[in-house]
Amino acid sequence: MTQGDKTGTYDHAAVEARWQARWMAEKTFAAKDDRSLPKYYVLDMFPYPSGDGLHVGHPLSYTATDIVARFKRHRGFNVLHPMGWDAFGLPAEQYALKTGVHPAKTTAKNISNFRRQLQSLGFSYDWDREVDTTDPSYYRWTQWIFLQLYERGLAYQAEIPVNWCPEMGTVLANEEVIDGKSEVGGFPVVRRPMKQWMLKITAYADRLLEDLDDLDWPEHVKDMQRNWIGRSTGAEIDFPVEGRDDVTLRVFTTRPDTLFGATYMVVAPEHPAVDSIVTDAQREAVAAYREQAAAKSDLERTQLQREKTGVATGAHATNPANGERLPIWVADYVMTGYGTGAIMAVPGHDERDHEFATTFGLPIREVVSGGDPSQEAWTGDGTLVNSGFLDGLEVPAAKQRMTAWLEEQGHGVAAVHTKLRDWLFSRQRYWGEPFPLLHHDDGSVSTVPEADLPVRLPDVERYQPSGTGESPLATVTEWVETTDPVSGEAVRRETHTMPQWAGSCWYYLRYIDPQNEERLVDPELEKYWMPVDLYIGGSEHAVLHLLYARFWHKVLYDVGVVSTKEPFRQLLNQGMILGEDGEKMSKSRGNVINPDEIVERFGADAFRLYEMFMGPLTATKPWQTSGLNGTHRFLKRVWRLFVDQDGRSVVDDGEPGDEVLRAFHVTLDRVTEDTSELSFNTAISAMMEFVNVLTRDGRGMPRSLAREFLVMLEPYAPHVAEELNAFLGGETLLAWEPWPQVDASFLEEDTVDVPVQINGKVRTVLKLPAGADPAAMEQRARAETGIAALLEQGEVVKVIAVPGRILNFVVKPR
RNA sequence: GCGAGGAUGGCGGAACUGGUAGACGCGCCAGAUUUAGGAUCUGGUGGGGUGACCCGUGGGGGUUCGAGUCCCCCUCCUCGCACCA
Repeated sequence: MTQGDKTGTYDHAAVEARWQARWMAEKTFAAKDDRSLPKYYVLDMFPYPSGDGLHVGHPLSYTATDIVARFKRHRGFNVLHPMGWDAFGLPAEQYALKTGVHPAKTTAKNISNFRRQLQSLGFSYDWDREVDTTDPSYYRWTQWIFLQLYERGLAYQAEIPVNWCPEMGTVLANEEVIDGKSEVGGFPVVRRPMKQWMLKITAYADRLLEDLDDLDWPEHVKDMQRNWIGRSTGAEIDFPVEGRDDVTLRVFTTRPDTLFGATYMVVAPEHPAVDSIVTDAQREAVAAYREQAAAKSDLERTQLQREKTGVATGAHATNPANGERLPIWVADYVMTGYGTGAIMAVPGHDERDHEFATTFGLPIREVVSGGDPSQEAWTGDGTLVNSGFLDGLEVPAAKQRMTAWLEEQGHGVAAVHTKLRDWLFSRQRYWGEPFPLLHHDDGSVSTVPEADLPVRLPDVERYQPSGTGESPLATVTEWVETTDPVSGEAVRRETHTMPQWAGSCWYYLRYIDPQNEERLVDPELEKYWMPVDLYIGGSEHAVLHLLYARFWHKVLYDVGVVSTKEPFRQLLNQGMILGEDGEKMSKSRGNVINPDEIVERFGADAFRLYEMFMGPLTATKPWQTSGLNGTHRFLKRVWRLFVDQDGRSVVDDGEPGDEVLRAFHVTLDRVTEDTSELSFNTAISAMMEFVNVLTRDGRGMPRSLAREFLVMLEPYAPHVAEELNAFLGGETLLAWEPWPQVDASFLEEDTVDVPVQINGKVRTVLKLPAGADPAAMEQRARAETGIAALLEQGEVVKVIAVPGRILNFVVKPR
């Protein structure tokens, strides 16, 4: 409301444009260099700049972090609040395949649209720190990190069966395959062996697991990561195969204590020993079964087919504990990828084995008391029976005892296995980071020297995958064929590219020092800013992104680049916003809300307030455009407390009354606490109540409270707050104003409302002095005619009086 | 099947360590004002009786003077994992 406005109407478009321009021009939200200040690093999961632009889910978490960033500035913190682009990825490449437009062009266009949209919402990012994972000055360091991994032996090539998607002409990570189909596009995926780059994340499994304990993360996210890592302790046990001195069957079990209960063995259909141990009589049946299993898709094997199938090999193994003969079966309920691909079956104490034994009439033996194994497997604890030297021990002791015995006798070892597999790190795509690797004629691989980074992505004519599994890069001869700067030999570049996860694994570090050309990040700056204090993003990243980023962070910790073991101190997942119909928003359903339209109609401040007011940040909740009326109305009411319809000030110069002062300090107290606890919906409702009090009061905003009120409002509705502050004559921005102090003397009420109950039912409410003791309370209540009459009807057997809270008469009828 | 989280008015949601259930907002109803503005203001709005009475936080038990909150059993919903030995 700088001078010249004709009316006092709240014109959100003009107000918001004005302050956004000023923040940009003055670099208001640049993080400061002053390292004597306490720091706060608040991070959003940076978006993939898709062609669709922002959806309303983005501003949900971005507004939350923005409120925190602004709040922390008021609280005296040096705040780092950056934004960037996770811009490598399939959609741009797929668009290029269709149209021939270079992904870099599409990406640049999408980024500027995203940037415009984010800026229109007034987020207080430090735009000088913007990063873009597809920028060579950024992916230079992604490549550099890969070199560190490579040099530490954490990157290796392997010929392994991979998820080959014929439709897309590429290989997918396990995580990108859902029910046998590609996560993007839903195309069928088959298994096929191929030479791939792998990262040895399994070497960090224990640290990734242990360090979870100290993180301020939602328990369910930690649990998901624990599950994903899937660490099991137990033993590997060798079973000699009867009549075959050259073959032993090694199994992994978490229940070595039940070894005496093993009644048969099972190997996976793909197990390498099958061919050599199968008897002639069974050879044909086993071959048929294996063929059948191979033909089944993952979907059939895991989902559709629950009933157990299998076939005997005819071979037998010997139980090392008691010398019993155990038939060896082939069955697809044992998987080749976990443990050793072979198990000892203990149907008495394992549900799957029990089901299998029942189906095929195999013996079931009880070795742990507590259940009835003839009916169902007993998997609980108990005392060992029928188990020789283990008899009488409890399960945990028996596990130890058996493992020790196996080791003494040379029949086995204690062992730990994880579900976590090494990370398939190469993609046969164009739009990704090239590997800084050179292939020599002799088959050896060397690295591109650090000084020669980045290895730039060359321009190509065609983006089509070759269909053979090679990347489109393989066709760019003048790029592929190069000279090794070290040996001078003619070499070929690696043509695979890195997965999209690569760039997002470390971007939070680059924000700290985005222009540094000498280092990934300056060590002093890293020490100051890390760890990230608050990280908010979608729960779809609860496992993969967060696990990969933690892995790289730990490697960088070992390399000495970072000073913290963990990157993200506090994590939060925002909930999903559903469409107005209560269904997930999707183009096909036509229930998608476009943020641009909302901003145009109601303004960014009303939009921000609405998204925060919908409910708890972490809850899933449906969108309701009519709800914007509420927050928009609230802002108009705030406006009216300062400005009348003709643009004249209605700010009240008189002393505010006690009631207004009390209301203000109660509000400030609640907003301070709720904002600290990220309970934004209740903070907003507190401010609404206060504004309602003043509106009813009808005298305008008291001048003595005006600026403090605006500081309190600023994190939530920054444009309106700054505008009204300027209207008051404020020359300096609110952005760095200190947070107002709560005057606690106003929080204490002289009188309190105390409900009076008879047998737990409220009969009246008394206004009592705040300090009234139980006797005084009772006396006052008995003086009430209504109460006295009710008490007459029976005998008072007990009086519960909690000062300031409740008074309850327990009355026994006569 | 396993793990985690939920269930409160027509709707989104409040409710601190058990202490007046339904704050705040949407929507709706009535009125005022101005009138063509996606306005504003005031009052009302859980259900039933329609006077100060009863019933109400998914269902059933329990603990307690008192339960949305604590305990036990059950139903349903959401998310994740899914034959991991």
